[in-house]
Amino acid sequence: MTPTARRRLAPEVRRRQVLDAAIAVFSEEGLHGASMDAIAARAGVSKPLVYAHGGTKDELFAACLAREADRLVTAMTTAVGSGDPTAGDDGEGRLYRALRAFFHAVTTHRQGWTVLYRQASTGEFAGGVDAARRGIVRRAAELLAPELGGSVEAAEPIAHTLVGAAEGLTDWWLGGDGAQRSSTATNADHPATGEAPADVLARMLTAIVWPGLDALRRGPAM
Amino acid sequence: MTPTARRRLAPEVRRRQVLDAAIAVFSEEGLHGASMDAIAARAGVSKPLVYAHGGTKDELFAACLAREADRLVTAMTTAVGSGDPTAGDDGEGRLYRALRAFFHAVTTHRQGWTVLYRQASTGEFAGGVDAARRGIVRRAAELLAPELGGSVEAAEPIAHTLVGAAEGLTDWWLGGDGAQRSSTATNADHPATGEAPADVLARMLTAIVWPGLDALRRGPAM
DNA sequence: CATCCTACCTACTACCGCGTAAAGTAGCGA
DNA sequence: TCGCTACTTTACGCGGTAGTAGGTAGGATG
Repeated sequence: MTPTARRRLAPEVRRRQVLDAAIAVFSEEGLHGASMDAIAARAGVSKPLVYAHGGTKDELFAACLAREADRLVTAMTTAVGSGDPTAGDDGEGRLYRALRAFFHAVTTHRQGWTVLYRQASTGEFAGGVDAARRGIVRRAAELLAPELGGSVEAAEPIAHTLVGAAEGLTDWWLGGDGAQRSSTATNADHPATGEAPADVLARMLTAIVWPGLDALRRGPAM
Repeated sequence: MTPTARRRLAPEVRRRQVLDAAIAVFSEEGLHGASMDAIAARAGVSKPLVYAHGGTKDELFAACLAREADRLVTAMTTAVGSGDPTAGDDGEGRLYRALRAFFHAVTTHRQGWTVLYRQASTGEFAGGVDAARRGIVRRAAELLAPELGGSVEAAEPIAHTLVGAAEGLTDWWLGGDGAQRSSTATNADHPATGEAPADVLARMLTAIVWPGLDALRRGPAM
């Protein structure tokens, strides 16, 4: 279909195409399940081109990882940094905005999300996935630390917990784990509340964790 | 080491050996990274024997999955079911006991945990991993539903969130994602409080989420 | 219109790991 | 002591995939 091939494009454009295709295939098939042929086919391009622009399979995966992780971290950072009139500027408001940015990024770029988090983090690429994840958690800890009135190290377990909770809620929203579901219609079509999913999810998670975090902030002793 | 081979064992015992070895290797190398030869070597047994007792690689992995998932669910169910004198029997107490059981199971059988959760959940085996995970979340939802005074379906997103939070906290405790860490000693040796890790972790997570859950219970309207 | 650069493709090789077959060896009950 | 069978060693077929060698053609430039 669409014999886009044999059309000479600027390297920069092609590279972006290849990266997009790689993210798509990696998110569907996993790191090992995805073949370079499949990525090439998805990009409408031959395999050597994939190697020319993406390098080795591992390098290509690392590039995907880096791009998506950067997208997420950037989105959250700017969301927290900029005051938002629709939400207060206290701790709860900041938490809400950060979570909303997270859920927005994830629900609109679910392929990237899948690549980042639902891949084999064991084996050769543990370092890569782990590094990306660690960056996000680190960011969360930095945002949380002043809120809790402690050091960044002290905030780390809470940051891990929060990120994990957000992952879990995201999994629920995206429906299972992205695979086919057979049982009752558990999800996929959530009641349309006429509200953006990111707002709904962020409100849910804020409601669950904020009271506890607030209590921790007031009485950090134990 | 320990040339256990050439020792005729009851099929049932051998099967257990093979399963143990498979879980160990799968947890270290991942589903694709683990080779049947490696599993055979780990079990101190020849390859054909692995096939005799464990079947195909996929079947073997499914068996590992089932065993570990069952172990977790059983531990949590019994922990919640039996009243515990050291903790109240109200909602908070039940939550605490369930979490403690979860963390206890996970910290004492971290290989099984790794197999269950930190593997490629995409691709051909999404169904298997997803099913195991879903069972656990389902259990959590069933335990939460009466607490929140709603249906099991209504409790599902919260169950997902809780399970995700527990996963995140576990990742922090186990240090990174199980891979080698190079930077500063972020973890691995947490301050020994003279308390079981499961208790510490369960108390942390309870403190974070219980206030919010309690509030949801009192005012489930939005 | 001729030329050259290079983006791009077809076709191939090398390799790895699953799964099995064949033939022999040794534990253990009768 | 006999024999059953759990087990081992060795070897191989086969499917699939990472990565490459060398040929082809688009398109900017003179």
